[in-house]
Amino acid sequence: MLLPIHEALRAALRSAITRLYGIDGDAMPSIAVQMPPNRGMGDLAVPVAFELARIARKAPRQIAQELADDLGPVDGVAAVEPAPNGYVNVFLDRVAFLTGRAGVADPEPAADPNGPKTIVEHTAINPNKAAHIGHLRNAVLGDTLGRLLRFQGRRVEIQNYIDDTGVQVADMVVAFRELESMTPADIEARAAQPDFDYYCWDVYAKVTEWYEADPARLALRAQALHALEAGGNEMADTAAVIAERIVRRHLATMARLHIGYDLLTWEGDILRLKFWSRAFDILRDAGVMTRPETGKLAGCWVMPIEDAAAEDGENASGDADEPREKVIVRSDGTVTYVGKDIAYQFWKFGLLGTDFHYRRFVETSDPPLWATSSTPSEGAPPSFGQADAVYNVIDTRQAYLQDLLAQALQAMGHTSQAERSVHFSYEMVTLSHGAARALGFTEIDTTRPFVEVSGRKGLGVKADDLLDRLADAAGHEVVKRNPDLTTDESSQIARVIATAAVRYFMIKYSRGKVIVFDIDEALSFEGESGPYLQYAVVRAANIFRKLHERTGLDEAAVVASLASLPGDALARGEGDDLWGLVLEAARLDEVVDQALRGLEPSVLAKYAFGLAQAFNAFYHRAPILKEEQVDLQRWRAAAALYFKTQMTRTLTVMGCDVPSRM
RNA sequence: GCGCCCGUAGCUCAGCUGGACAGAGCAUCGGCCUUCUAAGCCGAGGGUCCCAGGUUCGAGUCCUGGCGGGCGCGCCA
Repeated sequence: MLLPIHEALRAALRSAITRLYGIDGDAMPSIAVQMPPNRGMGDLAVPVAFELARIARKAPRQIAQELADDLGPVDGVAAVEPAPNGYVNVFLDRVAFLTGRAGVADPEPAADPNGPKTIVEHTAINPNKAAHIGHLRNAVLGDTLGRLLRFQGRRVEIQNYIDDTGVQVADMVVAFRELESMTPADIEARAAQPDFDYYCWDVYAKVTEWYEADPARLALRAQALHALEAGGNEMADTAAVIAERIVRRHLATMARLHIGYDLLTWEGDILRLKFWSRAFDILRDAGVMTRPETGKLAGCWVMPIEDAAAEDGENASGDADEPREKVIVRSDGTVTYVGKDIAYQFWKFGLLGTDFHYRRFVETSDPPLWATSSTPSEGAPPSFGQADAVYNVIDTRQAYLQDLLAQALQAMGHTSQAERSVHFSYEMVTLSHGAARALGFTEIDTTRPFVEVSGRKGLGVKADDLLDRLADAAGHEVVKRNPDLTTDESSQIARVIATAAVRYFMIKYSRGKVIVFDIDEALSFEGESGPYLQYAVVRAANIFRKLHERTGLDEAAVVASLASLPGDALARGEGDDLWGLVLEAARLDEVVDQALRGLEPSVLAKYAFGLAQAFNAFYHRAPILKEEQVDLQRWRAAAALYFKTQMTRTLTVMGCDVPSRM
């Protein structure tokens, strides 16, 4: 854990800079702490002398020398040396560091139950069909973001928005009645089947084609949509059955990936509890929303928007200087999606002045899963909403709409909330031509670089299918290597591996990169993959298992023996290799910090891979069991132990477990 | 038309608030299992960091202008 050392070093450097050059306050340059290219040069490096060179009118080299001489003792630091080119290089106290940390769990700080709360909303899959790989990217990114925040001790509430009254569910109601000729009782019976989400996947594709064959049929969709929004009718009841059942299927799929939620927010409750009318009053009374008397938007309630991208393409040249407006309430009095979202966003920040009712959605889960409700709460729900910061995990195509949410907050004068209303965006998952072909789709436009996933067309890789294939492949490998395992054991391990494979695949790309999904690549357990990371930890664990079997020495005994050992194995020069692994393992807190500053979970994934690589190299170079020199053996074991602890924590932040064997 | 994102090795991608040598995985080729599990390790080849200017002691990284690709811009969600 390096951040405390970084801070101590910065503080010491700042006072040295003030002493030596009289620089203070705003004139103080920010002090970056980096890592030198190799351990021989040092463990930390500070390039601040380059910047000071201008102010102090001295050569960087000389400044670095003066800083190193003047610095004084810093906790955990053994030596400070100026580099010929001007860096200040810092060497940590290796023996003290490893002795103090091997075998120590370094537990994450517990969140202050009264501290500021961060809401992360993710997943939000339309409850009308099975989840696919595009949804997986959303859920894995969102879940990992939540874990990163919790690692830093932040109080986090995970919400999953359920659009149970939208077009997609309405389409299913239409499809079941018109195409499948099913009664409400038929639908209820079918929905009880475990494969209901897969069944809906196909029916949804069918109804899309059915609409296309005769656009007049879209009137039925509009009719169903109105019935859903109104509620209290047969179609709405049917929709509720479909949505609830599909949501439970989605929860099961996500549970396979260790993804869970604190609250399911149902759009139907937002409608029934009239959240929108509250938001409407607030926006209208503040004059943020107005109603033009003339023009093409006459009779609508509109909000001015700042984004030039909103301009209608057809008249772009005509009235470019006109203020742009977004329709929030249509001239027929119905509210748009944006309006409902504004109301929801206001509620998240505790700015709506009203609240949901709540019910337990899953009785047995831990932590408990709650859902919003329109009828008075049962049990004793915790306080939801009231957030200090909100992250909405939604793909980049919604950037414009998400920007409107912050604008609405800003327009109401909620400046700090607007700043903390973050669209955590990411690019979409698409299919390679080969993957689309493998799914049986023949009409592929090969002039385009990839094929877009489409739930409407039924074109996409289902999440459960991907997990099943990965678990099959992993199970095969596990059995090959561990023939003594029972079927239960090997399939349990296979599931753990499959989860890591999917999760790692979904966060290893930076958010802004389009993922072109290729099945062979996703099924690979070699190289930069989740299983590679797990394998490294399993190897480390095996060392300790065998060490205990052969010598009776356990982890605690190794740790206890360190204090009385000579530290030569860690000495500068010959110990650089061993120390390099320890230092890399120590970076986790710094890496988490970096991942959050950049809102970029892939930073954590890359670090995890590099750490596993470092251990695997160490594993081959530095044997432990057969090392006869006791001090060397123990220090190596201590390094392996620290690696095992840190890598396990890293995997936990990524939502992955470590298998008992592989 | 306007806005956002992407452009680094054959392919897929890293490169932290500008800073020590442009790296990894896959693929190709060559080594390493009577050894703590080869889901691994070691080595080799492979790059005008899209182009052109600019800022800077220093630019893959920042600015401007292009080029190529993707996505947005609705009284849909």
